[in-house]
Amino acid sequence: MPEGAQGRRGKPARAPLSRERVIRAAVEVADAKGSAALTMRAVAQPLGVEAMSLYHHVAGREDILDGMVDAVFGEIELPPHGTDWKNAMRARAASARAALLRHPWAIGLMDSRAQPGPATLRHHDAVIGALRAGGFSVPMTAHAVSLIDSYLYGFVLQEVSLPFKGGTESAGIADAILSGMPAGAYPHLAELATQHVLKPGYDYADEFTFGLTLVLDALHPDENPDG
Amino acid sequence: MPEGAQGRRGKPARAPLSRERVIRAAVEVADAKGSAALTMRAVAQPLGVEAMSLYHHVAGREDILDGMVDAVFGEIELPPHGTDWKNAMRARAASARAALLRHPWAIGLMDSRAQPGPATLRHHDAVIGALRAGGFSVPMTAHAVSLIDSYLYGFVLQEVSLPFKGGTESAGIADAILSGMPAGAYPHLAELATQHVLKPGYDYADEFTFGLTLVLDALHPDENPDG
DNA sequence: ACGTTAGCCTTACACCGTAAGGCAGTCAAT
DNA sequence: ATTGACTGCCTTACGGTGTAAGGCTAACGT
Repeated sequence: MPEGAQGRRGKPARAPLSRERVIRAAVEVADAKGSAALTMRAVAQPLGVEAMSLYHHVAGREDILDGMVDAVFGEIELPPHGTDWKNAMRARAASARAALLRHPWAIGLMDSRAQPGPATLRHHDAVIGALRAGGFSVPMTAHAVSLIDSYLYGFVLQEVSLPFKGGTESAGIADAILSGMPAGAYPHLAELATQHVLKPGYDYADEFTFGLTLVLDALHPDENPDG
Repeated sequence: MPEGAQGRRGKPARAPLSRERVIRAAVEVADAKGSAALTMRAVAQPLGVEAMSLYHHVAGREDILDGMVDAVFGEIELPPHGTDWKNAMRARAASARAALLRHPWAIGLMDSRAQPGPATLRHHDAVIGALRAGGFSVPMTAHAVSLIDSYLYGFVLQEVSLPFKGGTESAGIADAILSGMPAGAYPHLAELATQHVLKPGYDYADEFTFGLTLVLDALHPDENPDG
Protein backbone atom coordinates (compact mmCIF):
# COMPACT_ATOMS: atom_id res chain seq x y z
CA MET A 1 0.00 0.00 0.00
CA PRO A 2 1.81 3.08 -1.24
CA GLU A 3 0.36 5.83 0.92
CA GLY A 4 -2.81 6.96 2.64
CA ALA A 5 -4.99 4.24 1.20
CA GLN A 6 -8.61 5.10 0.68
CA GLY A 7 -9.30 4.13 -2.89
CA ARG A 8 -11.52 1.17 -3.61
CA ARG A 9 -8.93 -0.95 -5.34
CA GLY A 10 -5.31 -0.32 -4.33
CA LYS A 11 -5.15 3.17 -5.71
CA PRO A 12 -3.00 5.78 -3.87
CA ALA A 13 -5.95 8.17 -3.67
CA ARG A 14 -4.67 11.16 -1.74
CA ALA A 15 -7.03 13.83 -0.52
CA PRO A 16 -8.13 15.97 -3.44
CA LEU A 17 -6.58 19.35 -3.89
CA SER A 18 -8.36 22.64 -3.51
CA ARG A 19 -7.44 26.28 -3.85
CA GLU A 20 -7.32 26.55 -0.10
CA ARG A 21 -5.03 23.57 0.34
CA VAL A 22 -2.70 24.83 -2.37
CA ILE A 23 -2.44 28.22 -0.73
CA ARG A 24 -1.92 26.74 2.70
CA ALA A 25 0.91 24.62 1.35
CA ALA A 26 2.43 27.68 -0.30
CA VAL A 27 2.33 29.57 3.00
CA GLU A 28 4.11 26.72 4.72
CA VAL A 29 6.78 26.56 2.06
CA ALA A 30 7.37 30.31 2.25
CA ASP A 31 7.51 30.19 6.04
CA ALA A 32 10.00 27.35 6.02
CA LYS A 33 12.29 28.22 3.14
CA GLY A 34 11.65 31.86 2.33
CA SER A 35 9.64 33.46 -0.39
CA ALA A 36 12.44 33.09 -2.91
CA ALA A 37 12.03 29.32 -2.72
CA LEU A 38 8.36 29.52 -3.47
CA THR A 39 8.16 27.81 -6.85
CA MET A 40 5.26 25.92 -8.30
CA ARG A 41 7.23 22.70 -8.00
CA ALA A 42 8.09 23.42 -4.39
CA VAL A 43 4.44 24.03 -3.56
CA ALA A 44 3.34 20.88 -5.35
CA GLN A 45 5.84 18.52 -3.75
CA PRO A 46 4.54 18.46 -0.16
CA LEU A 47 1.08 17.94 -1.59
CA GLY A 48 2.32 14.82 -3.33
CA VAL A 49 1.49 16.26 -6.70
CA GLU A 50 3.18 17.59 -9.80
CA ALA A 51 3.45 21.30 -10.44
CA MET A 52 0.98 21.38 -13.29
CA SER A 53 -1.76 19.93 -11.15
CA LEU A 54 -1.89 23.14 -9.19
CA TYR A 55 -3.24 24.93 -12.24
CA HIS A 56 -6.54 23.13 -11.86
CA HIS A 57 -7.14 24.99 -8.62
CA VAL A 58 -5.31 28.28 -8.95
CA ALA A 59 -4.80 30.51 -11.94
CA GLY A 60 -1.03 30.56 -11.62
CA ARG A 61 1.74 31.73 -9.39
CA GLU A 62 0.41 35.26 -9.03
CA ASP A 63 -2.92 33.89 -7.92
CA ILE A 64 -1.16 31.88 -5.22
CA LEU A 65 0.62 35.01 -4.02
CA ASP A 66 -2.70 36.87 -3.87
CA GLY A 67 -4.17 34.05 -1.86
CA MET A 68 -1.23 33.96 0.51
CA VAL A 69 -1.54 37.64 1.33
CA ASP A 70 -5.24 37.25 1.93
CA ALA A 71 -4.55 34.22 4.13
CA VAL A 72 -2.27 36.32 6.31
CA PHE A 73 -4.95 38.97 6.64
CA GLY A 74 -7.29 36.21 7.65
CA GLU A 75 -5.02 35.43 10.58
CA ILE A 76 -5.31 38.94 11.96
CA GLU A 77 -7.88 39.24 14.69
CA LEU A 78 -10.51 41.86 13.99
CA PRO A 79 -10.64 44.83 16.35
CA PRO A 80 -12.65 43.66 19.35
CA HIS A 81 -15.98 45.16 20.29
CA GLY A 82 -16.70 46.13 23.84
CA THR A 83 -13.74 48.44 24.36
CA ASP A 84 -13.05 51.95 23.23
CA TRP A 85 -11.61 52.50 19.79
CA LYS A 86 -8.10 53.05 21.13
CA ASN A 87 -7.87 49.68 22.81
CA ALA A 88 -9.45 48.07 19.79
CA MET A 89 -6.82 49.62 17.53
CA ARG A 90 -4.06 48.55 19.87
CA ALA A 91 -5.25 44.93 19.90
CA ARG A 92 -5.69 44.91 16.17
CA ALA A 93 -2.22 46.36 15.59
CA ALA A 94 -0.61 43.80 17.88
CA SER A 95 -2.36 40.95 16.14
CA ALA A 96 -1.48 42.29 12.72
CA ARG A 97 2.15 42.74 13.63
CA ALA A 98 2.30 39.21 15.03
CA ALA A 99 0.83 37.77 11.85
CA LEU A 100 3.22 39.72 9.65
CA LEU A 101 6.18 38.60 11.72
CA ARG A 102 4.97 35.01 11.59
CA HIS A 103 5.05 35.30 7.82
CA PRO A 104 7.88 37.72 7.08
CA TRP A 105 7.42 37.41 3.33
CA ALA A 106 3.92 38.91 3.57
CA ILE A 107 4.91 42.54 3.92
CA GLY A 108 7.07 42.34 0.82
CA LEU A 109 4.19 40.84 -1.10
CA MET A 110 1.73 43.54 -0.14
CA ASP A 111 2.87 45.97 -2.72
CA SER A 112 2.48 44.56 -6.24
CA ARG A 113 -0.77 42.91 -5.10
CA ALA A 114 -3.49 45.37 -6.01
CA GLN A 115 -6.56 43.19 -5.76
CA PRO A 116 -7.56 42.65 -2.14
CA GLY A 117 -9.11 39.32 -1.19
CA PRO A 118 -12.18 38.75 0.98
CA ALA A 119 -10.27 38.43 4.24
CA THR A 120 -8.47 41.65 3.48
CA LEU A 121 -11.69 43.49 2.75
CA ARG A 122 -13.34 42.05 5.84
CA HIS A 123 -10.40 43.20 7.89
CA HIS A 124 -10.46 46.74 6.57
CA ASP A 125 -14.19 46.92 6.98
CA ALA A 126 -13.91 45.97 10.64
CA VAL A 127 -11.16 48.51 11.30
CA ILE A 128 -13.16 51.27 9.68
CA GLY A 129 -16.23 50.17 11.60
CA ALA A 130 -14.41 50.30 14.93
CA LEU A 131 -13.31 53.86 14.29
CA ARG A 132 -16.75 54.94 13.14
CA ALA A 133 -18.24 53.40 16.26
CA GLY A 134 -15.68 55.31 18.28
CA GLY A 135 -17.03 58.58 17.02
CA PHE A 136 -14.78 59.29 14.05
CA SER A 137 -16.36 61.07 11.13
CA VAL A 138 -15.91 59.56 7.69
CA PRO A 139 -13.08 61.90 6.66
CA MET A 140 -11.38 61.54 10.02
CA THR A 141 -11.66 57.77 9.72
CA ALA A 142 -9.83 57.96 6.42
CA HIS A 143 -7.08 59.96 8.10
CA ALA A 144 -6.86 57.59 11.02
CA VAL A 145 -6.79 54.42 8.95
CA SER A 146 -4.12 55.82 6.69
CA LEU A 147 -1.98 56.91 9.61
CA ILE A 148 -2.33 53.79 11.71
CA ASP A 149 -1.83 51.38 8.85
CA SER A 150 1.10 53.33 7.49
CA TYR A 151 2.79 53.17 10.85
CA LEU A 152 1.98 49.51 11.29
CA TYR A 153 3.18 48.35 7.91
CA GLY A 154 6.18 50.63 7.91
CA PHE A 155 7.31 49.47 11.30
CA VAL A 156 7.05 45.83 10.36
CA LEU A 157 8.75 46.51 7.05
CA GLN A 158 11.75 47.84 8.92
CA GLU A 159 11.53 45.21 11.59
CA VAL A 160 11.74 42.25 9.22
CA SER A 161 14.61 43.76 7.30
CA LEU A 162 16.74 44.21 10.37
CA PRO A 163 19.74 41.92 10.02
CA PHE A 164 19.25 40.72 13.59
CA LYS A 165 16.33 39.66 15.70
CA GLY A 166 17.11 41.71 18.76
CA GLY A 167 19.03 40.80 21.85
CA THR A 168 22.61 39.65 21.93
CA GLU A 169 23.10 38.81 18.30
CA SER A 170 22.40 42.38 17.26
CA ALA A 171 25.57 43.53 18.99
CA GLY A 172 27.89 41.35 16.94
CA ILE A 173 26.33 42.10 13.59
CA ALA A 174 25.84 45.83 14.01
CA ASP A 175 29.31 46.00 15.50
CA ALA A 176 30.70 44.40 12.37
CA ILE A 177 28.87 46.92 10.21
CA LEU A 178 30.09 49.86 12.25
CA SER A 179 33.68 48.65 12.40
CA GLY A 180 33.72 48.18 8.65
CA MET A 181 33.12 51.87 8.16
CA PRO A 182 35.66 54.58 7.70
CA ALA A 183 36.24 55.80 11.23
CA GLY A 184 34.06 58.76 12.06
CA ALA A 185 32.23 58.66 8.76
CA TYR A 186 28.82 58.38 10.39
CA PRO A 187 29.22 59.95 13.81
CA HIS A 188 25.56 60.27 14.73
CA LEU A 189 24.79 56.77 13.60
CA ALA A 190 27.71 55.50 15.63
CA GLU A 191 26.59 57.44 18.67
CA LEU A 192 23.07 56.09 18.44
CA ALA A 193 24.34 52.57 17.95
CA THR A 194 27.00 52.39 20.61
CA GLN A 195 25.29 54.47 23.27
CA HIS A 196 21.81 53.12 22.89
CA VAL A 197 20.85 50.46 20.39
CA LEU A 198 23.72 48.10 21.09
CA LYS A 199 23.38 48.42 24.84
CA PRO A 200 22.02 45.32 26.51
CA GLY A 201 18.33 45.62 27.19
CA TYR A 202 17.52 47.54 24.04
CA ASP A 203 15.08 45.77 21.77
CA TYR A 204 13.83 47.42 18.64
CA ALA A 205 10.49 45.70 19.08
CA ASP A 206 9.81 47.97 22.06
CA GLU A 207 9.74 50.96 19.75
CA PHE A 208 6.48 49.69 18.34
CA THR A 209 4.49 50.47 21.45
CA PHE A 210 6.00 53.90 21.82
CA GLY A 211 5.11 54.96 18.32
CA LEU A 212 1.68 53.39 18.35
CA THR A 213 0.76 55.04 21.62
CA LEU A 214 1.96 58.37 20.35
CA VAL A 215 -0.03 58.01 17.16
CA LEU A 216 -3.21 56.88 18.88
CA ASP A 217 -3.01 59.64 21.47
CA ALA A 218 -2.70 62.18 18.71
CA LEU A 219 -5.91 61.02 17.06
CA HIS A 220 -9.30 62.09 18.31
CA PRO A 221 -12.84 61.33 17.27
CA ASP A 222 -14.56 64.39 15.86
CA GLU A 223 -18.23 63.44 15.95
CA ASN A 224 -20.62 63.84 18.80
CA PRO A 225 -22.02 60.41 19.72
CA ASP A 226 -25.42 62.06 20.11
CA GLY A 227 -25.14 63.80 16.75
CA MET B 1 31.80 51.76 -38.21
CA PRO B 2 29.52 49.74 -36.00
CA GLU B 3 28.90 52.10 -33.10
CA GLY B 4 30.43 54.82 -30.94
CA ALA B 5 33.86 54.65 -32.49
CA GLN B 6 36.80 55.46 -30.30
CA GLY B 7 39.08 52.50 -30.67
CA ARG B 8 42.35 52.93 -32.50
CA ARG B 9 41.60 50.59 -35.38
CA GLY B 10 37.96 50.17 -36.27
CA LYS B 11 37.00 48.45 -33.06
CA PRO B 12 33.56 49.15 -31.51
CA ALA B 13 35.12 50.18 -28.20
CA ARG B 14 32.21 51.28 -26.10
CA ALA B 15 32.76 53.07 -22.84
CA PRO B 16 33.97 50.58 -20.27
CA LEU B 17 31.55 49.25 -17.73
CA SER B 18 31.63 49.95 -14.04
CA ARG B 19 29.57 48.95 -11.06
CA GLU B 20 27.97 52.35 -11.09
CA ARG B 21 27.03 52.20 -14.76
CA VAL B 22 25.58 48.72 -14.32
CA ILE B 23 23.43 49.83 -11.41
CA ARG B 24 22.30 52.96 -13.19
CA ALA B 25 21.24 50.86 -16.17
CA ALA B 26 19.39 48.51 -13.85
CA VAL B 27 17.51 51.40 -12.28
CA GLU B 28 16.48 52.62 -15.71
CA VAL B 29 15.27 49.18 -16.73
CA ALA B 30 13.26 48.80 -13.54
CA ASP B 31 11.77 52.27 -13.93
CA ALA B 32 10.80 51.61 -17.52
CA LYS B 33 9.61 48.01 -17.43
CA GLY B 34 9.04 47.17 -13.80
CA SER B 35 11.14 45.25 -11.37
CA ALA B 36 9.86 41.92 -12.67
CA ALA B 37 11.59 42.59 -15.98
CA LEU B 38 14.90 43.23 -14.30
CA THR B 39 16.96 40.33 -15.60
CA MET B 40 20.69 40.23 -16.10
CA ARG B 41 20.16 40.09 -19.84
CA ALA B 42 17.78 43.05 -19.72
CA VAL B 43 20.33 45.09 -17.80
CA ALA B 44 23.14 44.13 -20.14
CA GLN B 45 21.35 44.90 -23.37
CA PRO B 46 21.11 48.72 -23.14
CA LEU B 47 24.76 48.71 -22.17
CA GLY B 48 25.56 46.95 -25.42
CA VAL B 49 26.98 44.00 -23.59
CA GLU B 50 26.21 40.36 -22.83
CA ALA B 51 24.80 39.32 -19.48
CA MET B 52 27.92 37.58 -18.26
CA SER B 53 29.97 40.72 -18.65
CA LEU B 54 28.11 42.28 -15.77
CA TYR B 55 29.70 39.77 -13.42
CA HIS B 56 33.05 41.51 -13.80
CA HIS B 57 31.61 44.55 -12.06
CA VAL B 58 28.91 43.26 -9.72
CA ALA B 59 28.74 40.10 -7.68
CA GLY B 60 25.41 39.03 -9.15
CA ARG B 61 21.81 39.97 -9.30
CA GLU B 62 21.44 40.45 -5.57
CA ASP B 63 24.35 42.82 -5.59
CA ILE B 64 22.64 44.86 -8.28
CA LEU B 65 19.48 45.04 -6.17
CA ASP B 66 21.52 46.22 -3.18
CA GLY B 67 23.08 48.88 -5.33
CA MET B 68 19.75 50.00 -6.70
CA VAL B 69 18.30 50.53 -3.25
CA ASP B 70 21.35 52.49 -2.22
CA ALA B 71 21.08 54.56 -5.40
CA VAL B 72 17.53 55.53 -4.50
CA PHE B 73 18.67 56.58 -1.03
CA GLY B 74 21.31 58.63 -2.75
CA GLU B 75 18.58 60.57 -4.51
CA ILE B 76 16.97 61.61 -1.25
CA GLU B 77 17.99 65.07 -0.15
CA LEU B 78 19.49 65.16 3.31
CA PRO B 79 17.58 67.11 5.95
CA PRO B 80 18.57 70.74 5.46
CA HIS B 81 20.48 72.71 8.07
CA GLY B 82 19.34 76.16 9.03
CA THR B 83 15.80 75.31 10.00
CA ASP B 84 14.30 73.69 13.03
CA TRP B 85 14.18 69.92 13.19
CA LYS B 86 10.52 69.79 12.25
CA ASN B 87 10.94 71.59 8.97
CA ALA B 88 14.05 69.54 8.28
CA MET B 89 12.10 66.31 8.82
CA ARG B 90 9.29 67.57 6.64
CA ALA B 91 11.64 68.38 3.77
CA ARG B 92 13.44 65.09 4.12
CA ALA B 93 10.20 63.12 4.17
CA ALA B 94 8.91 64.88 1.07
CA SER B 95 12.14 64.20 -0.79
CA ALA B 96 12.17 60.58 0.30
CA ARG B 97 8.60 60.04 -0.74
CA ALA B 98 9.27 61.63 -4.10
CA ALA B 99 12.26 59.37 -4.69
CA LEU B 100 10.35 56.27 -3.69
CA LEU B 101 7.47 57.18 -5.98
CA ARG B 102 9.92 57.88 -8.80
CA HIS B 103 11.18 54.32 -8.36
CA PRO B 104 8.15 52.37 -7.19
CA TRP B 105 10.10 49.10 -7.08
CA ALA B 106 12.36 50.46 -4.35
CA ILE B 107 10.01 50.09 -1.42
CA GLY B 108 9.44 46.45 -2.25
CA LEU B 109 13.18 45.86 -2.39
CA MET B 110 13.84 47.42 0.99
CA ASP B 111 12.94 44.36 2.95
CA SER B 112 15.16 41.40 2.04
CA ARG B 113 18.06 43.82 1.69
CA ALA B 114 19.78 43.75 5.04
CA GLN B 115 23.12 45.33 4.20
CA PRO B 116 22.80 49.10 3.88
CA GLY B 117 25.00 50.86 1.35
CA PRO B 118 27.00 54.04 1.88
CA ALA B 119 24.27 56.39 0.66
CA THR B 120 21.81 54.71 3.00
CA LEU B 121 24.13 55.06 5.95
CA ARG B 122 24.88 58.64 5.08
CA HIS B 123 21.20 59.37 4.87
CA HIS B 124 20.40 57.84 8.24
CA ASP B 125 23.33 59.59 9.82
CA ALA B 126 22.06 62.94 8.59
CA VAL B 127 18.54 62.30 9.86
CA ILE B 128 19.82 61.29 13.27
CA GLY B 129 22.08 64.32 13.30
CA ALA B 130 19.24 66.69 12.54
CA LEU B 131 17.21 65.36 15.43
CA ARG B 132 20.15 65.48 17.82
CA ALA B 133 20.80 69.05 16.77
CA GLY B 134 17.14 69.78 17.43
CA GLY B 135 17.55 68.82 21.04
CA PHE B 136 16.49 65.19 21.00
CA SER B 137 18.27 62.90 23.44
CA VAL B 138 19.78 59.73 22.09
CA PRO B 139 16.90 57.48 23.20
CA MET B 140 14.32 59.98 22.02
CA THR B 141 16.08 60.17 18.67
CA ALA B 142 15.72 56.41 18.34
CA HIS B 143 12.02 56.75 19.04
CA ALA B 144 11.61 59.59 16.58
CA VAL B 145 13.54 57.96 13.76
CA SER B 146 11.62 54.75 14.15
CA LEU B 147 8.29 56.52 14.16
CA ILE B 148 8.96 58.90 11.30
CA ASP B 149 10.53 56.29 9.06
CA SER B 150 7.84 53.75 9.81
CA TYR B 151 5.18 56.24 8.81
CA LEU B 152 7.08 57.31 5.72
CA TYR B 153 7.80 53.83 4.39
CA GLY B 154 4.40 52.50 5.36
CA PHE B 155 2.59 55.32 3.65
CA VAL B 156 4.55 54.90 0.44
CA LEU B 157 4.12 51.15 0.60
CA GLN B 158 0.37 51.62 0.58
CA GLU B 159 0.52 54.43 -1.93
CA VAL B 160 2.35 52.43 -4.59
CA SER B 161 0.10 49.44 -4.17
CA LEU B 162 -3.05 51.44 -4.76
CA PRO B 163 -4.60 50.19 -7.98
CA PHE B 164 -5.12 53.73 -9.14
CA LYS B 165 -3.05 56.85 -9.12
CA GLY B 166 -5.65 59.19 -7.73
CA GLY B 167 -8.09 61.41 -9.46
CA THR B 168 -10.75 60.28 -11.90
CA GLU B 169 -9.42 56.83 -12.64
CA SER B 170 -9.79 55.79 -9.03
CA ALA B 171 -13.57 56.06 -9.27
CA GLY B 172 -13.91 53.52 -12.02
CA ILE B 173 -11.61 50.95 -10.54
CA ALA B 174 -12.75 51.15 -6.95
CA ASP B 175 -16.30 51.22 -8.19
CA ALA B 176 -15.70 47.96 -10.01
CA ILE B 177 -14.27 46.41 -6.87
CA LEU B 178 -17.17 47.56 -4.75
CA SER B 179 -19.82 46.46 -7.22
CA GLY B 180 -18.24 43.03 -7.45
CA MET B 181 -18.93 42.44 -3.79
CA PRO B 182 -21.90 40.83 -2.22
CA ALA B 183 -24.19 43.76 -1.53
CA GLY B 184 -23.79 45.07 1.98
CA ALA B 185 -20.96 42.72 2.77
CA TYR B 186 -18.57 45.51 3.73
CA PRO B 187 -20.82 48.36 4.81
CA HIS B 188 -18.19 50.56 6.46
CA LEU B 189 -15.80 50.12 3.59
CA ALA B 190 -18.56 51.01 1.17
CA GLU B 191 -19.50 54.06 3.21
CA LEU B 192 -15.94 55.30 3.31
CA ALA B 193 -15.50 54.68 -0.38
CA THR B 194 -18.69 56.17 -1.73
CA GLN B 195 -19.07 59.07 0.65
CA HIS B 196 -15.47 60.17 0.78
CA VAL B 197 -12.70 58.46 -1.16
CA LEU B 198 -14.51 58.25 -4.45
CA LYS B 199 -15.78 61.82 -4.28
CA PRO B 200 -14.10 64.16 -6.72
CA GLY B 201 -11.38 66.14 -5.06
CA TYR B 202 -10.22 63.38 -2.80
CA ASP B 203 -6.60 62.39 -3.34
CA TYR B 204 -4.96 59.80 -1.16
CA ALA B 205 -1.66 61.63 -1.50
CA ASP B 206 -3.09 64.42 0.66
CA GLU B 207 -3.26 62.04 3.59
CA PHE B 208 0.50 62.10 3.73
CA THR B 209 0.72 65.63 5.03
CA PHE B 210 -2.00 65.08 7.60
CA GLY B 211 -0.30 62.07 9.14
CA LEU B 212 3.16 63.54 8.99
CA THR B 213 2.10 66.76 10.69
CA LEU B 214 0.31 64.81 13.36
CA VAL B 215 3.35 62.64 13.98
CA LEU B 216 5.79 65.53 14.04
CA ASP B 217 3.60 67.59 16.37
CA ALA B 218 3.42 64.68 18.76
CA LEU B 219 7.20 64.46 19.00
CA HIS B 220 9.19 66.79 21.23
CA PRO B 221 12.87 67.23 21.96
CA ASP B 222 13.72 66.26 25.49
CA GLU B 223 17.13 67.81 26.00
CA ASN B 224 17.88 71.31 27.10
CA PRO B 225 19.97 73.01 24.40
CA ASP B 226 22.13 74.49 27.18
CA GLY B 227 22.52 71.11 28.90
C1' DA C 1 58.93 40.41 -28.11
C1' DC C 2 56.57 38.46 -24.44
C1' DG C 3 53.81 37.30 -20.45
C1' DT C 4 50.00 39.49 -17.79
C1' DT C 5 45.94 41.34 -17.23
C1' DA C 6 41.32 43.44 -18.16
C1' DG C 7 37.17 43.17 -20.34
C1' DC C 8 34.03 40.98 -22.93
C1' DC C 9 31.97 36.79 -25.10
C1' DT C 10 30.40 31.81 -25.79
C1' DT C 11 28.71 27.82 -24.16
C1' DA C 12 26.34 25.10 -20.96
C1' DC C 13 23.42 23.72 -17.00
C1' DA C 14 19.83 23.36 -13.76
C1' DC C 15 15.71 25.43 -12.72
C1' DC C 16 11.73 28.49 -13.54
C1' DG C 17 6.44 29.30 -15.02
C1' DT C 18 3.23 27.44 -17.86
C1' DA C 19 0.92 25.89 -22.68
C1' DA C 20 -0.78 21.62 -24.69
C1' DG C 21 -2.40 17.42 -24.50
C1' DG C 22 -2.85 12.46 -22.43
C1' DC C 23 -4.89 9.09 -19.45
C1' DA C 24 -7.25 6.76 -15.76
C1' DG C 25 -11.10 6.73 -12.73
C1' DT C 26 -16.12 8.34 -11.70
C1' DC C 27 -20.64 9.25 -12.66
C1' DA C 28 -25.24 10.05 -15.52
C1' DA C 29 -27.88 8.85 -18.92
C1' DT C 30 -29.07 5.50 -21.90
C1' DA D 1 -23.91 -2.89 -19.41
C1' DT D 2 -22.32 0.70 -22.50
C1' DT D 3 -21.35 5.00 -23.53
C1' DG D 4 -19.70 9.59 -23.12
C1' DA D 5 -18.55 13.52 -20.57
C1' DC D 6 -16.04 15.19 -16.79
C1' DT D 7 -12.57 15.52 -13.09
C1' DG D 8 -8.08 15.38 -11.43
C1' DC D 9 -3.64 14.47 -12.13
C1' DC D 10 0.45 13.60 -15.14
C1' DT D 11 3.92 14.01 -19.11
C1' DT D 12 6.23 16.53 -22.25
C1' DA D 13 8.03 20.61 -24.02
C1' DC D 14 9.34 25.58 -24.65
C1' DG D 15 11.37 29.84 -23.87
C1' DG D 16 13.41 32.34 -20.19
C1' DT D 17 16.22 32.74 -15.81
C1' DG D 18 20.90 33.27 -12.99
C1' DT D 19 25.39 31.99 -13.29
C1' DA D 20 29.72 28.54 -13.48
C1' DA D 21 33.59 27.71 -16.62
C1' DG D 22 36.49 28.89 -19.85
C1' DG D 23 38.03 31.31 -24.37
C1' DC D 24 39.40 35.23 -27.12
C1' DT D 25 41.32 39.91 -28.03
C1' DA D 26 43.51 44.15 -27.08
C1' DA D 27 46.38 46.94 -24.25
C1' DC D 28 50.25 47.30 -21.09
C1' DG D 29 54.64 46.64 -18.34
C1' DT D 30 58.92 44.92 -18.93
